[in-house]
Amino acid sequence: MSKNISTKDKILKASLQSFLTIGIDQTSLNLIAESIGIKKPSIYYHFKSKEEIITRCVDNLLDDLEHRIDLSLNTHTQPREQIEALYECIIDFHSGLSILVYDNSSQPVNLNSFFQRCMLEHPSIQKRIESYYHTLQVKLISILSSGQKQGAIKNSLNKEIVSIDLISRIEGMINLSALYSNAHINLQRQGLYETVWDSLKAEQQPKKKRILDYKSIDLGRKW
Amino acid sequence: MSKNISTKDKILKASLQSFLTIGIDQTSLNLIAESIGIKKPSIYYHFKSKEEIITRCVDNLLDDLEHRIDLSLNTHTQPREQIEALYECIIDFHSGLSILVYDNSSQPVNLNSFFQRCMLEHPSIQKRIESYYHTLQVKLISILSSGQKQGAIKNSLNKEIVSIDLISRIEGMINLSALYSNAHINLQRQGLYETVWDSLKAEQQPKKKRILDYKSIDLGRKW
DNA sequence: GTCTATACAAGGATAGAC
DNA sequence: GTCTATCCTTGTATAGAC
Repeated sequence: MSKNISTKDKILKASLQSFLTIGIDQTSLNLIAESIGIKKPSIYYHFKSKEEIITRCVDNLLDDLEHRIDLSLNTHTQPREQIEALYECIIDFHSGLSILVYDNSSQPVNLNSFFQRCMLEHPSIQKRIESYYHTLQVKLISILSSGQKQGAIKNSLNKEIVSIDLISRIEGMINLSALYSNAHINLQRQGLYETVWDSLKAEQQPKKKRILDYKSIDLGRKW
Repeated sequence: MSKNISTKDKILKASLQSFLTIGIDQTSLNLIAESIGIKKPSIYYHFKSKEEIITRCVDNLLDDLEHRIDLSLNTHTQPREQIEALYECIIDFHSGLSILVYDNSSQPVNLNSFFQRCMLEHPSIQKRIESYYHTLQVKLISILSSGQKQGAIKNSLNKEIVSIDLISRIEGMINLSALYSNAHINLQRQGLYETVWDSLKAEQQPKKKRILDYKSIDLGRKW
């Protein structure tokens, strides 16, 4: 059942794999076609242009990620848990992409460069990406707000600014791990989660360690 | 004097401008040539290939940035000052590139995507980028070490991990500002510097505000 | 739905005149 | 040092047969 995927989906999968590894511009339709055992013109039966493939890849990617984040946030109620769950969700998503693309999780995947390139393609893609970050920011602001009401999070912080900071911290980690061999998400995230929470928590909170029991991953892996 | 720049330098400048705005692959040698008023084959008198131009751009960029960081770090002795100076240096560098490329500083520039793309080009470029991050990490570890000796910085922290975190925080900020319109370096950095120092400082340190008197920048600017 | 054949444009790169 | 002319390759995309 799951083996019998449509040609259209095969094209999308192969495209995404190639886009994320060698980049959009180095990915020719010929390459995509060859990798799934068809000829180039067949692609045009399923998609009207390369741009349409790119658009569909971005949409699928972000729809999926947003959906997973929703599911994950709904299973937690405490602000610290929710923020860690959000981070884990984003990391897991990249880890999954890494496996999709390289068949193992030790090679890092960098979505930012892909998005950056996509934005040149068409204004609608730019809007979709902007909308993803906006959704993320809104979720974070809501977590921060309810955390403040519960007395778990500092009242003094600027939620607009802090929410952006929270996004940029996890993305910074992921990006750097794609550029610099000494940067490993898996080694960094424990410290990340602790310093993030230290900077958010209300002063009188008792210190707790490791709210989330996140999967332990062997250290050879980048994620 | 400064107006009479060589054709070789003109090519490099125009190339960098185009690489950083529309990307390496969208930048044809024809485009570069036209933008400085020469014909495409003339480029080949100065460079043997497009790849050589890319390599020179990356080298010049990173040599310049590393040099500025050295100069800036030498004018400070306190760990907090040094870390903020390093951050300011990186931000100023991007701001300068933004002006070079767009003639104003409100458009963000993202070096990471450029580097990411460059790394596909040639292993030597990858090594140069890796070397930049390594240099940065070594500098940060040295700052952290001397801060610990002075008693200004927590002894408990893992310098390898924290130095990576410090790099990824500033890069995360810069990257996000290129992808998401609500993210503005200029609005974020004050909070960044404070939470960074809060997470590093030894417990008994007296609280000081704003060690560095960084230039105030009007808020319409992205940097 | 997939193929062969082909149109058409654009890119990197070289030869050789001036 | 810069040009015109040209080569060769590769890319996106379409027409039309099977």
